Amino acid sequence: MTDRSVEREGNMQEKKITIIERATEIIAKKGYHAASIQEIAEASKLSKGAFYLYFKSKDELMAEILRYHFGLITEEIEKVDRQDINSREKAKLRLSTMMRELVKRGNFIVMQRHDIDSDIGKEMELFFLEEMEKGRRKTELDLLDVYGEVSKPYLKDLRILQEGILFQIIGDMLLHGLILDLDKTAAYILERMDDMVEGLLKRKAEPLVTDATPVSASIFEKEMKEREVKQVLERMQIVILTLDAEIQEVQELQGVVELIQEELQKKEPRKLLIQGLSANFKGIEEMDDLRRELARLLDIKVL
Amino acid sequence: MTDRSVEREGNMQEKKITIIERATEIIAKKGYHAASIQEIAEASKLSKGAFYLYFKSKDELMAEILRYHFGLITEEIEKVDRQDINSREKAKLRLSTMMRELVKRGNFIVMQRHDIDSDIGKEMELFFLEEMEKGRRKTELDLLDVYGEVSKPYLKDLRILQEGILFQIIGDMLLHGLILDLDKTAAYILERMDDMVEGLLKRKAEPLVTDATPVSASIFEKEMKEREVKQVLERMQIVILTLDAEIQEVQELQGVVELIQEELQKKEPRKLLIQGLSANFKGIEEMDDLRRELARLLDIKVL
Amino acid sequence: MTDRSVEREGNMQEKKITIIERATEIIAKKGYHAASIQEIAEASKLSKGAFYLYFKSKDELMAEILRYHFGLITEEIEKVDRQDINSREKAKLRLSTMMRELVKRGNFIVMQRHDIDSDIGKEMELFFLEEMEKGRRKTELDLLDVYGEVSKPYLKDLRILQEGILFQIIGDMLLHGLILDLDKTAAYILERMDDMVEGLLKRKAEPLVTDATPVSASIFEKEMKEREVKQVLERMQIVILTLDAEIQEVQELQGVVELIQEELQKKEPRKLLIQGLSANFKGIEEMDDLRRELARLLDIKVL
Amino acid sequence: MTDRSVEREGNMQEKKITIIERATEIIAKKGYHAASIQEIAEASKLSKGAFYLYFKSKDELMAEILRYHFGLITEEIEKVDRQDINSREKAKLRLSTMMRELVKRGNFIVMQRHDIDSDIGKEMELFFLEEMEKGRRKTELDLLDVYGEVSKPYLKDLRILQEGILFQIIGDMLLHGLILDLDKTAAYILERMDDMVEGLLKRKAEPLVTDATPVSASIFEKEMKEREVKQVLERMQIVILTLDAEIQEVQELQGVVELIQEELQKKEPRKLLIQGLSANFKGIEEMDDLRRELARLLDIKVL
DNA sequence: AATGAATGAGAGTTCATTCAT
DNA sequence: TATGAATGAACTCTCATTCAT
Repeated sequence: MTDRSVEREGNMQEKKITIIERATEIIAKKGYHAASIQEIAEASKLSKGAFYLYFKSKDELMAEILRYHFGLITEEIEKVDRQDINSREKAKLRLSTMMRELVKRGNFIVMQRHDIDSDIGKEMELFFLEEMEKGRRKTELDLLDVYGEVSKPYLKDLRILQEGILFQIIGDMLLHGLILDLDKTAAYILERMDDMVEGLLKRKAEPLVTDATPVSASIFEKEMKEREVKQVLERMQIVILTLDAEIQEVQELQGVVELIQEELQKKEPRKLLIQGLSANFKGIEEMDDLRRELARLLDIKVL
Repeated sequence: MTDRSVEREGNMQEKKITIIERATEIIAKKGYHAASIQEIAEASKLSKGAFYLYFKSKDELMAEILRYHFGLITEEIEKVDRQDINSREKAKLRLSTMMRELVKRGNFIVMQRHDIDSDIGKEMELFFLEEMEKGRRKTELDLLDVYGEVSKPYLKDLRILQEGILFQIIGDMLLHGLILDLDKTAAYILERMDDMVEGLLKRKAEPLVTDATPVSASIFEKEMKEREVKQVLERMQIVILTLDAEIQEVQELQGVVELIQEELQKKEPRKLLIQGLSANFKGIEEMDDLRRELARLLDIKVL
Repeated sequence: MTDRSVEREGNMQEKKITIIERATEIIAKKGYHAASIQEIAEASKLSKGAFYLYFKSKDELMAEILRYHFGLITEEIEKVDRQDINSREKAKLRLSTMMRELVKRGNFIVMQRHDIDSDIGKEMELFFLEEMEKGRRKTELDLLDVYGEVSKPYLKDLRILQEGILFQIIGDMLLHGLILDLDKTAAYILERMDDMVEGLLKRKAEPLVTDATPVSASIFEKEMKEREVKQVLERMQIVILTLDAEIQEVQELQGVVELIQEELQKKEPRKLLIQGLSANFKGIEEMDDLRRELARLLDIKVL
Repeated sequence: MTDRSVEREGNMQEKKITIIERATEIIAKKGYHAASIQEIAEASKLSKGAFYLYFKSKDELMAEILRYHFGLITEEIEKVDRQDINSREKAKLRLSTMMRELVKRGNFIVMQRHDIDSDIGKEMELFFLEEMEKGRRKTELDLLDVYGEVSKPYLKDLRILQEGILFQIIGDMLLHGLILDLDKTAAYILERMDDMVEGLLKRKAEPLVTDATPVSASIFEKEMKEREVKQVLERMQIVILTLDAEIQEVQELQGVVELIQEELQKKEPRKLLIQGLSANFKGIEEMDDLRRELARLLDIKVL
């Protein structure tokens, strides 16, 4: 890449970020649908046509908005994680950082309260769900770090309690303009967590949520399955690469996986189509297990 | 009202409720914009044209959906309040009722996560904000009831803590299909509140939020002003009725107030228009104060 | 269907025909792309929005335009065929009718000289090709009728000669406004055909085109294959109906056929997808032959 | 012109031809509209911007494409004409050359079946019509050369017959991939022409088309007028050059003519504008006749 | 009370063309 | 000579809303 093109690339990125930020504001204010490309472009001092030089569709913009903010927030949290301080200090810092970032990105948060889910397509929905899940898992580990082994049975409870309190405070800051000292607030939250941990242990309370807590089949399974399916398909891609086959066949098989992924993105994936597509793996021993696994997950036949 | 019209009225209401419920489902599934009147009408076994006999616009439907669900939930909570049991039991019952109602109205809750556009109009936004504020105030009183005078400095804190925990749990139930015994969960939440109250008192902790906590002017003032303006206009309507004037003039003046209200509903009310409209009250002594008050609030001249 | 709805149905059809006719004119004048829905709607005294009540897309309009004119022309020709006159008279009548219809539908003919092919989608392209082929076969039979068994080796030649002359004359009429007496012209064409038949026979000329004439693989096979594939799929649908299977399975299998058809409509059908889809027929003996046939035609594997 | 500029000129031409050829392919495949400048530029290994260095618009490209292929075909035919062989051999050679060239330029031919919008501008339409007319006249002369004076009354008929047969065969080759020996085919066509000439003479048949055949006024006159107007304007330019006037005035008058020509290119030339423009010639005696002639042809007033 | 045809504003998107570099 | 970012007009299509019946 020449200097010129690096520079251009840089400009490109800058402009994209401008658009993302303006769009975040507007979408926060009016919702995804009501925010027109026209308005977003104008706010970015661009013509409607130019918008499409940077994003190939409104949906892609939305996806990049999500990735952008998630990315920056994650980055800040990771900075905290890398600091060399004791776990309690770290927990406090994480809480205040989280608040600072989310309040700073208030528009982004409000935006999410609008209509992301329905329209953005399965891909982003999954990305979103995964980031949330990742966040939850990390929070539990962090809590374990602070409260030690004894807290283990209560980890899920504690996560719910902490997230609830944290998000409610952030919500109040954003919606009612409450102004709080973030460090004090972080300390306050941690103290309340202490209170509750102490209470739970003292009472030998029964945990509210454990791994054994039942979960409504319909929702849970759907979520799990989607995730598992995704993993199976990814494993398929890896296995295909390790096959002792001609390059052309490898490409074809990868194509099949991609077609399946594509179909699964759709609102109502057609089972028969996937059933058929996966038949393309027939005769490849290495794929047999994965194929059967996929069939089980999607409730399709192994042809 | 004749029997016929009562009956019709009844049918009317029934149909409206049918529409509201179908609409809630559809909007929950696809979001406000993606849910077309066509589809809502069809799901309610109605023609598109007939829909408009019941609701005068899509936004009005949305408003009525909000009112409908809020109303039913409030009703259930009031039933609890009327029960003759001790305040702790009542608090527990309120929590479980709240969870039951919100989970039952899952569609409604999910719906709100979609794009209830700001388009929905100032009126609804205000209704919404007021209901929330009312809810918060009531929660604080309930907490005072349970934890007594000593908890008074912490009432705002406790409300935030309880609401955070409550909504997080409801969210987990709705989004991830978590299944919990509501009575046990209510007791669990109350116990955690106990833990925190105990902790706060023991530590003589400084409250996080009090009446003195600063609030970002922009948001708070906007909200306050809107409420005040509304009140001024309502007082104007009352004053007009007490005027010793001809019926025609009274109607005209009422009309002016209504026009002002109408204009204020809009996204960007035109100051000059309101400035002019309010000049119609010139020469009516009884209105002078109100007129000046309105001018101050809206930052317009008194012509 | 009630009287009312019949009537409405009638209106519907009338309006559709109005649109088709206005659209034909406009497209003839400016080409498919340059003819905007706006303009077509206005010419039909309709709003842009109303257009979409009658046709669900511009492409569908185009398809219906083709069907409409082809249908009417075919009808006229069939009327001639049903007349009880000798074959020479019939041939003459057919020629004059053809000229009359094509000149009358000049706009339609000119329209076709614009951009039908590329955009209208494979379905219409196939419809078009088939109608043309049908026309050619019929013309050969008609010629056989007129010139008897001796003309058999020359039938393809004669068809080319006659169609060439016929279309050239029609073209001259349309493009240069040439005005001819259609009956005389038909007689003239027939006389020239007589001249050439006589010449061919007298010289014992070698036919120019026979069934044995080589055809560029790429084009011919493509055409043939498409037609054959279509037939195979249609036969599949019939076989499925005769299967001794549960209704649900039948519907599923029909769904598979439809998915294949859908994919084949696309500009670049993905072989792997079809290969997979057809694997859904595995285990159904009655389908085996058809499945293998399909695989052969599309050069895919039988999984 | 310096060497450098000659060289550049050469490069220029080379690039233009590259573009023309790539464009012909693409337009043949997708149609005029669907073929974007972007794609054409890329296929020619050029940036979108650079494309406009070679052609000042998409329409101009289209025009040059037409001229390019017409030119090459004409050139080939002229080579045949220059050969020293008898007229029958020459006729045969012309037919086979025509077929060879048109089939070779299949893309070009197919391209024309797409939407060469009327947008392409009057200029090209006229060029096109004139080339066709020139072709027709030449064909008639060639036929006279082969069949002698006796064929004179039938020349127009024979041209129509020959062109019809020729184009039909070419069409079949292009559309259905028919593969024919071009020399044999040329001989075959000529034999059929012989058959028909013999038939016509023997029967003393009345010619189908003669100079006296009526032509629909609307089309014919329009064509004629356009040609006449063009000639009048050209004569004006010449007259202006012969005027005994100052250079500045000459340039101005030429400018007026150019403006009129420009306006006439448009789809709907504004009469009033031309009427006004031509008033600029007032007071110049030498132009009076031409001016009145122009006014008559365009049905405007002589101011 | 009910219908559904009709409207028209406005959405996302594409693309020929221009222009600063 | 060459680039590609930028423009803006035009396109197809959707949908809340109205209105004659």
